[in-house]
Amino acid sequence: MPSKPLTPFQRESIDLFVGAFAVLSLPRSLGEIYGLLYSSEEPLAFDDFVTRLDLSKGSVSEGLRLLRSLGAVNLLPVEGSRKDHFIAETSLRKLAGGYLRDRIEPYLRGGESRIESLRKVSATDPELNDFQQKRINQLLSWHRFFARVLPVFKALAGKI
Amino acid sequence: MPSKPLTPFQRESIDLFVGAFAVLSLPRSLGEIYGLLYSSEEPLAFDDFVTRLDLSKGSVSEGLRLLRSLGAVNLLPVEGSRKDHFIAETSLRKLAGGYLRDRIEPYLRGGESRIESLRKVSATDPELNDFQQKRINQLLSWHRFFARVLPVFKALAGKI
DNA sequence: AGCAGAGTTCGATTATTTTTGAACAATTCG
DNA sequence: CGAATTGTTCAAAAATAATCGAACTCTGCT
Repeated sequence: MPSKPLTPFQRESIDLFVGAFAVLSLPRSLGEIYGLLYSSEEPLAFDDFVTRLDLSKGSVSEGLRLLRSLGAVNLLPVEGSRKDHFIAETSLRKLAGGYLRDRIEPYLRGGESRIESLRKVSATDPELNDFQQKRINQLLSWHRFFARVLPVFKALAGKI
Repeated sequence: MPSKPLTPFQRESIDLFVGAFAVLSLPRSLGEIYGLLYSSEEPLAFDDFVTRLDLSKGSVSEGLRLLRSLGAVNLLPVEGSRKDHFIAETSLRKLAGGYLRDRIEPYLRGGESRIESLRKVSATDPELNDFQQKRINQLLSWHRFFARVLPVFKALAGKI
């Protein structure tokens, strides 16, 4: 039984973030946790998520860990309590930055070497080299594009 | 039995796109189909995907349909054949644009009304209005941010 | 019309991801 | 120290998503 029922504002916020997280293919429980935190003025303790969202301790533990690693949730020491308390990160730069850092950039960083190995195998097939060269060059230019645009995006997000 | 085995260049390309599609949480079969097409100079027929990638007709049918709806694959009439033939779309603007249009923008378009209903429920809870107002305003500014940045991103992608 | 080839549909199967829950630390308090 | 509280871990269950494949439709050909 949830000790403290969710307010309408909280329910709506949770809905909103569940949807937003779904756009990024992130699980519902993450959206619920972040949504509740975002719509709560006070820091929340571990147990609040379990009781008010009716999630298992395991889900909350994993969920908070992932959100913390994304930089979407911050641990906040609360004096007089030995429970962990959490608040939502609300800087768009940090939110977007964390997502990009953990989900997008790792693949992008590996991109050059993947294209390099394409070039290697292409060398063993002299017949199609012209076409293959075109493809490889295009992949390189796509890679450069993303490598340039991501920092710009982050910088813009920092202005919000 | 695959009639024509994949070249090393094709295998590497498929790997690359399977990974890239995975970043966007798109299924492996889509990455395989697009990767094979991207690395093939000639247009490919439906059956080529089935035999060379060892996928079921069902998967290929669904996969090509989704890729076409994303604008990542184009149908190409080949004279003298009544089979459908396909070529890869390689304009970054169209590729990125299609993804954004189908996956991101629909949620963004619904954003204003979701924020509006947040405002509505907030009105019924006068106590926390200050905090809630701050959150709502922030959500609005995030929404404006994305609504502005996406077109810029598309425009930049058009320059590649 | 009847047949063959080409592709689609969709219920069933398989694979993957998410969530649970119970056992297990770790820490604090009496 | 021993009990209680807090949170983590991870194997198993549940939920979800992807893939398959057989039946079907559609089109063109003879």
